[in-house]
Amino acid sequence: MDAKFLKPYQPSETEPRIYKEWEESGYFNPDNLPQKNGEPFTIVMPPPNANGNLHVGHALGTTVQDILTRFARMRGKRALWIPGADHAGFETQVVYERILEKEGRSRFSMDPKDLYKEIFEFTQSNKKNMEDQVRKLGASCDWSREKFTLDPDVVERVQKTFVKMFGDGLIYRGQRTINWCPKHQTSLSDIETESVEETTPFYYFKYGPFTIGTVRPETKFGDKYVVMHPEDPRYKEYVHGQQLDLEWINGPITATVIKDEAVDMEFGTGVMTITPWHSQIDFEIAKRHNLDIEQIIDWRGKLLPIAGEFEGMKITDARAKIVEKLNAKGLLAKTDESYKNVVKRCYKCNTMIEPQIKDQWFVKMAPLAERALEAANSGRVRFIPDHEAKIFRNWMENTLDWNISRQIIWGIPIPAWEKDGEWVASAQSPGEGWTQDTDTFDTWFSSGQWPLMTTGYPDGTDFATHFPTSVMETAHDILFFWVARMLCFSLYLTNEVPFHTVYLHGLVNDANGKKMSKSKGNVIAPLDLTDKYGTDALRMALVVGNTPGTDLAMREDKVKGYKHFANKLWNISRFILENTEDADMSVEFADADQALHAEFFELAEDVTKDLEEYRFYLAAEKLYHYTWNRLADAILEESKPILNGENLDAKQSRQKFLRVALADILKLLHPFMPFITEEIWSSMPDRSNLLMITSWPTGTHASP
RNA sequence: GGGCGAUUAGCUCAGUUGGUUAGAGCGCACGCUUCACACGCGUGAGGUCACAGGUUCGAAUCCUGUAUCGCCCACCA
Repeated sequence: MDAKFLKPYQPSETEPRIYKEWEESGYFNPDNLPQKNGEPFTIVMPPPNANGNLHVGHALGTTVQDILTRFARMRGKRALWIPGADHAGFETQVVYERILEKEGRSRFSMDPKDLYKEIFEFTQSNKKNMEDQVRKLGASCDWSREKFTLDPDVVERVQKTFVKMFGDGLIYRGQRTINWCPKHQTSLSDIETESVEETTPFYYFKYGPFTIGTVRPETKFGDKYVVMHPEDPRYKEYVHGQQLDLEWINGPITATVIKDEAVDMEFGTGVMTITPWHSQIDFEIAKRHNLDIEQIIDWRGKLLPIAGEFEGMKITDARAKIVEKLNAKGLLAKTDESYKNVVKRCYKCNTMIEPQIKDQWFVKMAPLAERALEAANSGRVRFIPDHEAKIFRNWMENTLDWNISRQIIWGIPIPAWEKDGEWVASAQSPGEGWTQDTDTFDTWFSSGQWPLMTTGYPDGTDFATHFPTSVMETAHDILFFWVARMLCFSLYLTNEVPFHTVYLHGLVNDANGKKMSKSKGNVIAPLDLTDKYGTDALRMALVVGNTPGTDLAMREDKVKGYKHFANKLWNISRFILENTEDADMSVEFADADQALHAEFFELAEDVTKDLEEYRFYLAAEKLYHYTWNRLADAILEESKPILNGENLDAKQSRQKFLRVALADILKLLHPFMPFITEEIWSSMPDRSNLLMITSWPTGTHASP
C-alpha cells in the first residue's frame, strides 16, 4: 500500500499534479480517445468574461458541465467540452473604465485606438487568470479548441451574419426611442435596463385651460402639444388641431390640441403634454400625427438651449428649480408626493436611463422568436427544469425588437457603411466616400452565435460532427440574454437547434440566501474554498441537494462536510488496499459477496439513470450514502472478522469484493470528485489507464 | 398589470412518475483515544410536510381556493 494513505488526503498537493496528468494525456480532446469514432457528446462552455475572477456560479456551472462530460466520456462517447472566453463588450468596458477612473483618467479623453489596445491587453491577462481558475475546478475541457469571442475568424463570421440578416430584412436601421445611459454614453437593449419602482412626486401643472400631470417637469420645455382621448366627454369642446395660447415655463407659447387613443382617460386628468424625444409613448403619438420632435436633454443629461435660463443644468438639479418657477408663476396646481412610478436604470451603474431618439441597428425579433417557440413547443429543445420553458415562452411571445448598436469601442465593429444618408451592410468598404459605422455590436449578438462559432460553422469539421450540441448548461438569469438568442440565431442560420437540452442552474447565494454582492461584502470566492477544502469538496457541496433552477444558499459548513467525505473515502481506500494486498481476483464470489455485489449494481444503475436524467443532486447524495453508511459503516465493519478469520474462501471472496467495490465506487464518484478518485485509482493494483477514460460500471463485475 | 416559483426538523435543503413508522447535511444532547478514519465511532432528541376544502383504498406528492415570501417581464404621462 502506498505510504501516502498514512496521512489524511491532501487536495492542495494532489490536484495540480492530477490535472497536469490529465491534460498531458490528451484525453480532453476527443480525437485522442480510444472511442474517437463513437457517438459525439458535446457541450459548449458559457465563456466566462475575460475581465475578472470566477465566482461561485461559475464553479457550479463548471462542475455540472464537467460531470456531464466525464460521465459521457466514461460511457464511451466522443466527449467534447469546448472552453472559451468572452470579451463581454459593455461589461468589460465598464470594468476598465472603473480602473481608469481610479487612475484619474477617462475614456472620453483617450484616443479610441489606444483605449482598445489597453482593454485588449487587460482581457488577455485576465483570460489566462480565468483559464487557470477553470483548471483548478477540474474542468476536463479541450483547451486545444478554446475560442475567444474576438478571435479574427469569429469577428468575420459574426459580421457575415449581420450582412446576411440585413439582406433578409431581419435587421433594419431606424430612428427609435432607445435606452441611453448618460454615464456610459451608450444605448442599451431593453433587458440591459432594470425597472425599479420608486416613489416620486407627481406634479399637476396648469397648462392653459388644462391641468396636466408629470413626474418629469425637466422635460416639459418643448411641450407644445396637449393630448387627450377623442372620446373624453370632459374635453369635447376642444377639437383636434385647435391652437391655444398659454403661459408656460419660460413665457407664452402656442399649444396644439391632439386627440389620440393612447391617452388613458382614467389616469390623472386625462390630459397630457408630450415630449416625443424622451418618451417612447410620446414618440409614437408624435409619429402618428406627424408632430415636431425636439431634443430637450443632451447626451450627458444636461438641458439644451430650449430650456432657456436652465440651459446646461443637469436634469437632476433642474427639476426642483423648474417646479419652483412654475409654482411662482401660479402654474403648480398640486403635488402628489406618494406617487409610485417605474423608473429604468442602467443595470451596471444604476444611472437613470434617459430615453433618447437615435439611429440604431435593430433586429426584428418576431420572425426569429416564432421559430424558437416552435422548437420549444415541439420538444426539439428541452428545458430542465420544465418550468423554465414557460418563462421562455412568455418572453418569446412578447419580444421587442433588439437594439444591437453600442457606442463603445470594446466590441466587434458593425460592418455597415454610410454615404449621403444611405446605408449598406458589408464587411469591406463599398468604395470611395463611404464611412463605416463607429458603433460596435451588443456583445450578445456575437455570443448568441457561440455554439456555431465554437464548432466551426459553416464548414469546420467539428460543425459536421459536434453540431447541434448535446446540452447547454448555464445560469437561469441569462435565459433571455443568451439562451433565447442562441436558439434564434441557430435556427435562422442552420435550421437546427444549437442544443437539444437546456439545463439551467440557479444562482448561488450566501449562507442566508441573500444575493452575493461586493457592496454587501458577502461574496464567497470559489478558489478560497478549494484552497481550504479541496476542489472535490466544493464540487460535491455545489451539487448535492441542488435542484436545477432553484437558487442555492452556499454554506461553508457544507463544503467542510464534503472535505470530511473525501477523507472518509481516502481512509476506506487505505483499509481496502491494506487488506487486499494478497487478493486473488480470480476466485468466485461467495453467496454473501454475490449479494453485496448485486446490491452495489442496483445503486450503479440508479445513479446512471439519475445522471441520464440530469438528477445530479440525487446521484451525488446516493453515492455519498452508499459509500459512508453502507460500505464504510456496515460492509467494512462486518468484513473485519472475515478478513482476520480462519475461513480462507470467505476471506478471498471478500477481498475480491472489496477491491471490486472500491474500483467501481471510484468510477461512479469520478464525475463528481475527479481528483481524489483519480489519485486513489493511481494506487490500485493492476490499473492500466487513467480513471477518466475507464469504462463506466455496466452491471457485470468490473475491476481495474 | 402579466408570467414563474417557493412554503417539509433550530438552520440550509432533498423527497424523481401519489404507496410501508417523512430524509440528509450542519447544529444540538449523551457516551466513546474500538488496531481505516477524532476530517472519526455509537446512541438519541427534534416535523399537525403554510392554511382550508376536494379527488383517492391511500396525498408532503394530484385538483381548487386562501395567506405569506421570492424572482422575472411591462412605454399609464
